[in-house]
Amino acid sequence: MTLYTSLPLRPVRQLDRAFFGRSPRRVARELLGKVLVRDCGKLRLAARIVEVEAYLGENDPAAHAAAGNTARTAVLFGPPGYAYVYFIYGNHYCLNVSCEREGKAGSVLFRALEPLLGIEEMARARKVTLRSSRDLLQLTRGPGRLAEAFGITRTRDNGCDLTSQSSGLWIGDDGFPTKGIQVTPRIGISKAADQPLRYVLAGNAFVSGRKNPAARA
DNA sequence: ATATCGATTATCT
DNA sequence: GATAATCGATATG
Repeated sequence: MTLYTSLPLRPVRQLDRAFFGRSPRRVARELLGKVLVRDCGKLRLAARIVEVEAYLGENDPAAHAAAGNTARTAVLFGPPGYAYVYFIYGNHYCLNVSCEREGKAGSVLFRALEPLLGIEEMARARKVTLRSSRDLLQLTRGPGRLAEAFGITRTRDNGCDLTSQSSGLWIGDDGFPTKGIQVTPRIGISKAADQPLRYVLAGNAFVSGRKNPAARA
């Protein structure tokens, strides 16, 4: 099994606000292959974005923004490029980036990453012992797992500017050539579950969910 | 004040 | 494949 399909990591240039100031579908598709970076002192965590979902805003029944602009969802209604972090199932944090523009909600949920830098630190944060290369899959596959690997919490990261390196959490482009993109329905939702708004790098081992969703019985 | 419900994961069988 | 764990946000009384 080849896990490191996207090494080596080349110099990373941060994405600007205009990148996020577009529709969630557009941003989701183009975020594939980009890099999520956490800078903490001289320590850097980095991982390639391999799976995301688009949430369309107030008119999307599956989106948190459907509840309107509340204390919880305020970031979604703010300017684009900011982190929306929510707590779910009593255990997990999930990371989104806001899209569209001020006053118009919309976001992209990060569902899976491929670890690039700081792998030891991610393993420690996840309480995973790295025995074989297969264990790398436990680090950042799934929205709750990737948040834990990056130490993302609501108090620490909700509302932080993902276009600014000085925020310590940001998104960049290292020139990785994105090959195939696969679009499927979103995972884990009950409303609007049929819409194809989940975007994955085809064939990437770090994508979450069942290996063969068609094999149902 | 209390009840309900998740954009999930780990841990069983 | 099935389910328990776990708690903040939200709705309702």
